Amino acid sequence: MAGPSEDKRRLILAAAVRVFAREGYHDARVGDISKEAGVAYGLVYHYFTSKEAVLEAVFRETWGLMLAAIHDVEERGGPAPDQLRRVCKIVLRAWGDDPDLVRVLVREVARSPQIQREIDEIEQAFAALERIVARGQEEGTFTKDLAARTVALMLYGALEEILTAWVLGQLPDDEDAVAEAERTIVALFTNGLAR
Amino acid sequence: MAGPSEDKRRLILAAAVRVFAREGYHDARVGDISKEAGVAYGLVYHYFTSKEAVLEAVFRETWGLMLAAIHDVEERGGPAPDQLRRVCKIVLRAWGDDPDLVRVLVREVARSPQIQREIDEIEQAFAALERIVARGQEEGTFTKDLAARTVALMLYGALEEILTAWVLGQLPDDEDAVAEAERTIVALFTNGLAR
Amino acid sequence: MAGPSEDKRRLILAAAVRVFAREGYHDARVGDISKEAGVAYGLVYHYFTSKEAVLEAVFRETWGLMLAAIHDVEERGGPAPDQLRRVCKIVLRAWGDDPDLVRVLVREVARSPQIQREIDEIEQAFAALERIVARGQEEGTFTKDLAARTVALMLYGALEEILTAWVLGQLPDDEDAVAEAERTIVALFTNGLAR
Amino acid sequence: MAGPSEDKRRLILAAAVRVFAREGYHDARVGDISKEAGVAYGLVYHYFTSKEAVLEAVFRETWGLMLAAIHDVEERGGPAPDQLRRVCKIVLRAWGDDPDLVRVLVREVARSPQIQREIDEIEQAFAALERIVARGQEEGTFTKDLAARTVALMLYGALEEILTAWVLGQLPDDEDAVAEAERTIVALFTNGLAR
DNA sequence: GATGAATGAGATTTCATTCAT
DNA sequence: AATGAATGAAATCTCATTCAT
Repeated sequence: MAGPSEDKRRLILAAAVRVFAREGYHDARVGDISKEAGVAYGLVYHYFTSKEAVLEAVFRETWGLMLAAIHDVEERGGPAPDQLRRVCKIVLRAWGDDPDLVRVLVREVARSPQIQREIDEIEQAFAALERIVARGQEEGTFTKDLAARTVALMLYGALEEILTAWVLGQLPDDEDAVAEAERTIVALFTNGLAR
Repeated sequence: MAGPSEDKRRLILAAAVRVFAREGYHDARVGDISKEAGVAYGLVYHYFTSKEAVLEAVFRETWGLMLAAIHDVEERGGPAPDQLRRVCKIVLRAWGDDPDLVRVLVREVARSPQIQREIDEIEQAFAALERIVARGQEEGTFTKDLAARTVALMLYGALEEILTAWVLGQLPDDEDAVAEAERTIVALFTNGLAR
Repeated sequence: MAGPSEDKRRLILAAAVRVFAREGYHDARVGDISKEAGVAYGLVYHYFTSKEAVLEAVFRETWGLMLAAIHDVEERGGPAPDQLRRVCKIVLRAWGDDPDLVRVLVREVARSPQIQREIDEIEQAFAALERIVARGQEEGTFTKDLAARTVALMLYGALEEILTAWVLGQLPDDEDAVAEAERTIVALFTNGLAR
Repeated sequence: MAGPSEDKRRLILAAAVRVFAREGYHDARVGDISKEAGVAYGLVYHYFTSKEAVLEAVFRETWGLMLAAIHDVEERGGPAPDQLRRVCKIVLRAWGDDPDLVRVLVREVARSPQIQREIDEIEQAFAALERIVARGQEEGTFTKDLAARTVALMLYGALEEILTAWVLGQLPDDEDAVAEAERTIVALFTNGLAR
């Protein structure tokens, strides 16, 4: 599973994240990726069918990790506002953990035609947020006046916008600023949903 | 200003919106635009310096209208929550008015590398939202605990996400649904900011 | 019809014949064709959709001329052996007229997977030969013991082989040799079909 | 000679015939051959120096068998028309015996640039046909008016064309049709050469 | 202003061949 | 002998931009 060939695949994927982050998916040439990974041009095509498939793999494999973390939050349970906070923390901390990756996800995947957004994975993130909101409504913590799905979309949009602002350097992104953003979004949505 | 040549320019611009909406900026060929507009290939280059300049013009000229509408809201004054509602209405109603245009703005401009987001125009939208929030804080309607700029970003993100969901067909977009989205976002942010 | 653009198209086609003859279809690069024609690389793709389309056009437009000549023979009528002689003459004289073209037709088109042989045009040549044989049978000049279609195929094969031998330099191809080949094939098939 | 390794070599060669027949030499990938043979990619290169060398081996080893059969006909002697008939039979029966092989020989070898036709083996086939014709002339069965070499070429072309027609499905190829083709070509050339 | 033929740089992708194991 | 990952040269095709009319 983690044989030498699997390593090369990971090498290429990691290099692709850096290259896509630096130059953007479209401007990045496949040769840039192979060079960055220190492998031969053709090896990229040995592991992936196309440049687009590389982007897709980057997305799928990292998004999967985030989804798992979110599902973990749900499974651990606890009050809805708490779950909401923990999810926001996971999403926003991603920036500090791997800015290149966030940059790629935000710029290339978020609403790109390359990777159709409709694909299940993104829908699953919406669904998780929606479930958390719905749970709060059932608990009686959140108002039932607002549709959970609409709120979930807005929460998603708000989170993405914060990440985008960091990506584009439009907002400070030091530790404090990250903590503040987290506090703000949680307060806004928790209060916003309060009965 | 509205001579026969100006007409051709508008013809091209309107065609470009349709083509970009249909095929995406990147996949759209200049020939597609000229064909859609019913003019000669070269005429596109007579009026615009490049394909990118066409997109930029689309953005600039329509974004300007929206900014003016938002500024108008500010000038008319009134309570901050009211101003916020009117702004959300303007943004969300754009979908019904010109879906192709919204599609292009959301997909191609919002966070694309093509048109650098830093450009003043987008910043001005943030600033307007920020001013409205700040005004609410000064009025005493909104809490001062949350940074106006951060909230403004989140509001922008939430609005954009709703439009995106409509663009991608992930959310109903009939009259009622639009009204509901408007009500939801206003309630969410007004309550969320309430002292 | 013969505007300056049509000229360029012909220029490219003529250059392609020379290049294909010299290097073979497969080894020929599109750049070789454009260079030989003295036009820009992209112009080849302005007039043809692909390298294969160039070969196809070469075939179609020249084969058409030959078909016309053969049909002309048929229309002029006369005894079948005479018609047969005139057709052989047309085919074999093509070598002297445009060796490059014959080289391309023989090597690349004749039984290549590139241009499916089944295409109508080649079938029409068979059909014409078949008609001439059949006419001889009706006249009473040729035996009815042999199937006209089979004989037509053999005649075609024999002609093609002679051209191939010239192309590959396996047989002298001076005027006398051409005349001799013509005399031989006509004698062979006329006697072979004699009652 | 027939060790276990020799088996693998044959395995690859037989697979190559099927693959070349199916996809054509050019479109066939080395990986297709190894997969068809059920051996590792690299093993093809253990036994053959290149993809072309595989085609050449296919040709050489099967053509050799046919040449031997033709030489056998010559050695057994008998009247020239009889020898001619037997040779035609050998050539035409190959289709029924191994259509894939004939397909490859006809399409890829016959007049391909890959395997230069001048190579001895093909010349030897011409030479054999030529000798048979010449023998008929010496016997007094065939006219001396026609050059044996030219006639040999035509005979070769006619045979090849029949095979080609079968390969391309342009002519029925059941037992009866094969017998008819044989009869036709023999009659045509025997009569054609009659004094 | 208007036309559309002409240009050519540049990107993706393929796949025969090599080579370390 | 056998394997298959790794290499990288080479070729097609696209299309934004230019330009002569």
